[in-house]
Amino acid sequence: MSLARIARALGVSVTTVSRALAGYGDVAASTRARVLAESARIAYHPNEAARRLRRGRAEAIGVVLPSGPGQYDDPFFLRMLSAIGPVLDGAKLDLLVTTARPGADELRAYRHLVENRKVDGILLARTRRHDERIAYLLDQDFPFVAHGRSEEPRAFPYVDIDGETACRAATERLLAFGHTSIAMINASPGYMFAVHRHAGWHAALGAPGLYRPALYREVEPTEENGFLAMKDLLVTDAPTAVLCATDRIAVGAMHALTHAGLRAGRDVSLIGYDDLSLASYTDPPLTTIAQPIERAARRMVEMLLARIGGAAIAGMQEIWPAQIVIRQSDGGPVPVEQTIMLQGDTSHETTLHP
Amino acid sequence: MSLARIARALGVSVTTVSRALAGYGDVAASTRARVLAESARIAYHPNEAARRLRRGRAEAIGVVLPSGPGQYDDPFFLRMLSAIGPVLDGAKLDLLVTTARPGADELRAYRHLVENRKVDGILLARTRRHDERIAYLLDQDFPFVAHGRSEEPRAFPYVDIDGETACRAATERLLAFGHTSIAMINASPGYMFAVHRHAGWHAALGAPGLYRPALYREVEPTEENGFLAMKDLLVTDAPTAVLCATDRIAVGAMHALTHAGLRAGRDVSLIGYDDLSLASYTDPPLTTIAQPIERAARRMVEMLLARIGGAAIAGMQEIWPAQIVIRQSDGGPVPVEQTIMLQGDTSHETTLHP
DNA sequence: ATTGACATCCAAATCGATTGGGAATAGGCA
DNA sequence: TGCCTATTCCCAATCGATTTGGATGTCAAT
Repeated sequence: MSLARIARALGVSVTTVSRALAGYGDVAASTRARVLAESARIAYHPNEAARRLRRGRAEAIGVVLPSGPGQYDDPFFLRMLSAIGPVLDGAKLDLLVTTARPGADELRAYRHLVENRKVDGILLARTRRHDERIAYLLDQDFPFVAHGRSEEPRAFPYVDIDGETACRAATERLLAFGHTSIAMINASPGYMFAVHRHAGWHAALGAPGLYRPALYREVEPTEENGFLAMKDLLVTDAPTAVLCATDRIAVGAMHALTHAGLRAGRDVSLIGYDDLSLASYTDPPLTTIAQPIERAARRMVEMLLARIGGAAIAGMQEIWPAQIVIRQSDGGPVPVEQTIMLQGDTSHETTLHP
Repeated sequence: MSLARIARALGVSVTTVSRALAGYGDVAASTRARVLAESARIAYHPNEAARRLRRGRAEAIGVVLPSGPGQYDDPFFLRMLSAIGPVLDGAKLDLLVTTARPGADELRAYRHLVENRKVDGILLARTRRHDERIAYLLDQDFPFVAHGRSEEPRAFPYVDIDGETACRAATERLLAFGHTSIAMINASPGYMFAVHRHAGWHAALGAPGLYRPALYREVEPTEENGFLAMKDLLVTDAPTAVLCATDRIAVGAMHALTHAGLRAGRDVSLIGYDDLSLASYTDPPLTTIAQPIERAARRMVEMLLARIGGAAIAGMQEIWPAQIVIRQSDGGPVPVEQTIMLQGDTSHETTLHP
């Protein structure tokens, strides 16, 4: 009861009020002024439900957060949500957040959003090689944009970070230091990001013929698993350098080195991935790979809005470069002179892609 | 066009279909069966917008995430969102997430949710001493539940964790080790949690007459600020123990100790707060205080649902105990024998409250 | 045959905003 | 005065679910 209330107060029809507020040229200037005044006076706000019903749109987009143990400390989704907030505000769209444990619940959460038309589009992250969510959304012809590629044969819109090139460059950096035994502790290859990071490591080692399967580990990416995998690597293969698929793995791995009386950056080189804020404050500070998550997330929203507006998928596939952030957890296989950083934030960054 | 579609297919009225699906006793069993069959056949899902319009409720609750630099790595909100997801599903409520930088934007975000009736209730965290959000929501008589208390004179519903008792106990633990110079690096006292944590530290030091203002620092709770504050403390007062208001501060402080050639737990005792997953993997592992965020968040939703349902505020104020998690970053002011932990997760926990 | 009880069913109004298709009024011009 | 065109308004339908207040029909008791 609100357009109606203004209409009654002014003795005009609801239609006129609506058109006055919507800016049609159909209303006398004096009438429009009266409507605007009254609407300001009573602090009129259109009823969202009515507008949505009429327009047949939800005026919202959805994100499904993976929940469950071990997922909390990953700031990825928080960074993504923070970045898209202002963009969505600008487009007058709401953000609907659901949670689901990967697995059983998950697809149900997506179906729920789609079937009940809760949202007009979906942002999807942490893509997998065989991603049933992507298949489902494509089947339904429902607008969505993914963060990450997939092995789904049909084309779909995504923004991805080139983890393969980043990990190849990081591995080549270790090779340049003179390392010949470079291990990798990766996340489960069910995730596409893990597939790409592995590919980069593998490609870099392949050329000089230094690849050995025994140097490779796959774990759920937590500190504890990084710790356990590193301990295991130390007793089995004693690599002189280790590429970790995430910073959390790297933190665990560094802890394992410390326990073994070794020091990262001197005895064993360590490179992480994510550039968590704590990476500057490990001991030694962690050399790692940084991703432009915020910019990617904003671009994803742009694409999604275009898709909702009916734009074609063609061309909506972008792969962006990552950056290596050099700190002190890597170096030559023999002790090298280390410059002491007085502050954690004085790291210098090197762009992998021009 | 959907109840209508079923009605047409079956040759009954929309009313009857609605009542059959809603479970009224007003429909013949055979009719109900036919309706259910048809509704299943076409995968009927009620139109949310129509239902909301009719019911006059948004069927959603809101959370405003603080965005901006330095906020990302705080898993608090992620843990909260993950925990409330299932509860909201059960209540068939959506979760609307907005972001706003604390300050100018923030109140606008809350007004937006309230004025446009985007949500039926709000969860609010990180309360402040003078919290305009709380004042506004009380003014509007809008249902909300806070995580944390405030100095707002009017009563409002909250669940809080007793940081004061936890910090007093932690400080007393340091006193029991024999420390006489116990500093605190706190967050800004604009936040209520910082006020309470300070009160606990202050109370514990007051009894033995060991409180000195020079031992106290206030910073925005990031690793960098912890690092800087610790460096400063070392040159000015050289405390033998430091209570940090957050684990991120503690990580920075530990880094400063390392840079000064000191070791936490041996030369200087360090206690954090939050029990981030990485706290087990610092060197040495961090003694810290853990909060039952998930349970608190679920309780907050319960309260909010009750408020939305019209329940009174009276009695909706709960303060829950925290737990100290003992690891290896604290100990006596002189070197003590340390047991070596082989795994980071073998910490033992002690409940502060029975 | 009348009445009452009960079981089924439905027309129409309602929520609030939007919009296509006119209708009414005023002014201009012959 | 009569006709035409612009300008300004508004009626009524629409989106889809819900709900009020009956309407209809059946059967048994009186």
